[in-house]
Parts: sequence; C-alpha cells; structure tokens
Amino acid sequence: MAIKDWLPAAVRAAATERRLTAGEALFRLGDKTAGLCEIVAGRVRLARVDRDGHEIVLHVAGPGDTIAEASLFSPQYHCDAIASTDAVVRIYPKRAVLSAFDRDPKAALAFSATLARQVMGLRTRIEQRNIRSARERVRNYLALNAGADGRTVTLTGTLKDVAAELGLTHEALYRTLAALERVGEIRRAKHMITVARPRRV
Amino acid sequence: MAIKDWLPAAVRAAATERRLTAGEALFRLGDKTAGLCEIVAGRVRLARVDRDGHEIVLHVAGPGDTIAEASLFSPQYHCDAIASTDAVVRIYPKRAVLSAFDRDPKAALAFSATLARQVMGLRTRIEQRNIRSARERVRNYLALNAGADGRTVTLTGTLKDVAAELGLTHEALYRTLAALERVGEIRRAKHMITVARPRRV
DNA sequence: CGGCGTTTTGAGAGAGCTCAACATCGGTGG
DNA sequence: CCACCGATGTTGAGCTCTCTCAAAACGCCG
Repeated sequence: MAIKDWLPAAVRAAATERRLTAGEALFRLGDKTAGLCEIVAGRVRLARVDRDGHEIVLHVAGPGDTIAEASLFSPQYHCDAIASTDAVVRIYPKRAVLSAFDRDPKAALAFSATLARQVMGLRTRIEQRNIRSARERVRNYLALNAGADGRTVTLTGTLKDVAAELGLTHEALYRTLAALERVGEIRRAKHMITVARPRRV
Repeated sequence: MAIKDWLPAAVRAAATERRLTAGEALFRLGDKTAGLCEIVAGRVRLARVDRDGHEIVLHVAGPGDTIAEASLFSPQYHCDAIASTDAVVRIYPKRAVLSAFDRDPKAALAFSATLARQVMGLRTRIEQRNIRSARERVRNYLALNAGADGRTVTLTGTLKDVAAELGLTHEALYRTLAALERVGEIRRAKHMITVARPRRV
C-alpha cells in the first residue's frame, strides 16, 4: 500500500525530504512530532532505550514503509528513530495530513483502510511465528503468498530477505527448501517457487 | 483500547449480539461483510483454508479484541471467522460505523488512532519474536512492560498467558524466570515481577 | 475436602543455530 | 574480455537450547 494511494496530492506536495547518515537520529523519544514519515531509501529502526542503556528495537523499516503513523495523534514521539544505514526519508507535515483528513472524510477513511490492512498483515505474521517447525513455517509462507493459481510464489527479494521475514536463519531456509525440493513437494526456478502437489495434507 | 473509547455512542447502540458455539462460523470467506466485530467472551479464530484443505490460522482473538476492522472497507470477508470456544460477539453494522465516520471526522480520526496504536504494538511484538533466546525474550518483555519506575511489571493474567504472548512454552518461561531469580536479576511476588538491578547491561 | 488448572521441576531428544568452507552470480575496472 | 570482488546461495558438522513428555506440589473454588 503505497503512500500515493491514499495520501491526497496536496499533502504529498508539502513533503520535505531529509538525508540521514548511518547512526543519525531522525527523531528522539520526547521530541515534538513532525509528521508522517516515509522511508525512501535505506533502513531506519525504531527503538527505545531501557534503564540499563540497552536498546530495544521495536521495528525496522525499509524503503516504501511508513513510520510514525501514531505520531499524528500524539504531541511527542514515543521512541527513537535511528538510521541503521545511510537513508533518505520523506516527511509529510502532521498539520497538513490532519487537516486533509478533517476536510476530506474520504481521505481519513482511506488512511484507516491502509492501517486496517497493515493490522491484518501483522497479525498474520505474528501467527506465523507461532509455528516452530521451519518446514511448516515455509509451507505456511508458500500457501499464504501463492499467486492466483495457489501454487506459484514469486520472490520479490532475495532468499535472505525471505528468511528474515520468516524469522529463520538463511541457512535453515536453504536447507528446508532443498529438503522440500528433494521430496518433490516444491519445484524451484529463478525467483519462483512452485508447490508441486496441491490438494494434499 | 476499548471500543467505547472511540466508537460513537450512537453506533454502539446499533450493535447486535450473537452467540456462537465452538466450531460455529461467524462468517466465511466471500460472505458479504456485516460490520465491525467485538469479541465479548470466548475465542474466535480468523483462518483461511488452502488448496490442500489445510487451515491456516491468521489470528486468534479473545475478549475485548476487535476483528474485521478491514472488512469496513471491503464488500466481502477475506477469511473465515470460526469460534474456537463457545463465544459471544457484538457486531457494529458497517453502515452505521462508516456513516458516523463520514459525519464526524473526529470519530474517523479516533478510529485511525486506535489502528495506528495497534500497528505499533504488533510491530513491537513481531520484533520481539526475532529474539531467539528465552532469557533475552523475557528480559525484553520485562523492559517493555515495566511500570513507571521502569523496574516493576504487574502481571495481568497468568504466567501461562504471558508464555503464550511471548511465544514460549509455559515450562520454558517458568524455568527462565526461576533462573533469573536464582542469579538475582529479578524478584518475584504475587502477580508482580521486579527487575533487581536496573542500569546494568 | 475434593477437583481442576496453574506452577514447578526433571530427563531426553530433536531442531535450528553457529561456525565454517565453498560455489555461484553479478557487477567493476583494468 | 577477463580477473577480481562482494553478496548471495549452499552444504557440512557440532552444539546449545527449547520443546516434549512426565510427574508432582500448589492454590483456588465449589
């Protein structure tokens, strides 16, 4: 769900861009909230620092992700945002966003819709993490990401990325895929995995 | 974030209640969407059935949770909702909710705010699941749920519930807590856990 | 008092992680 | 065009850690 699909053009035009070097803070806990933030390039992590000075990562956002949605409704940030790599972000001023929502209920609803969709997706991912077995987790992933035919999954990124999304080490993923291919449950091609025998348990 | 905190009273009044027996479907994939649903009692799972006839659980909701937020923006349900136990649910008709949002931007924004907060919480939980070690996961949980003093965590439910939330078996949680207590890192009282030595790594 | 669910501890096994070596691929520059 | 290099992909071996199965103490409620 890209920003441009729901944020009015007028608001998008009001955005400012900012460049961050690795380790630089986009904002800190307690700062006055500026607005919605879209990651254009690089990685930005949201984190809190506990009493021990230990950093607790809440989320890692990459290109296309938005962060600080909740900041629209809060005067201060509730955590730190630190660039993990050199990064470029685009900031949509809070006031512009909120007033657009106020004037245009459609836009507000569209925003709600994207959030509701995000909630769905995140809940699905959490449920996926409850699966212990690497094999089952991969099966789940394939079933959930299968295309229209219900059998073919097109890989957007690298297998390493998939492994991270699944919460597995890349080695474990490679092995599991190899094992599934060995028993004929899947077939693999470049950037594509096909489940060989649907309709089976 | 309880429903009554953001849903206008007029909409709440329009709600209907429904009683489900274990295994009964609240709705099925493809059904026309009725509205927002709040779980009053029992457990309801959201699931999809894949080509193999295998059920993929997307989410399990308990009392106080809302489900089908995204259904407000879709004509049909995208998954099944099945009662895992006998359950009672309250349904807020889609039309009433949407028209309330349309009339009252404040209500729409309040809805967005709860969703944004949910997204935050869910992302945090996902990040937590990336922690492999039971001990680290428990530390993370304690740090994240500490009260105002940053050292004391008050348990709302049973330890078994906490274990489920952490994605650990209850045995693993008991053992980990016992170990942490043994080395003096935490102290435990009835429904309360205190981190003994803050400001340490 | 009796029963049920939570809490606790024990022992064993399996599964994924870690460390390590190597193959493969794509891009870069000479 | 080819050598080089870094990142991705792949496989091996050992080890740690959690899960599983089991049994028992504990606490709460009827």
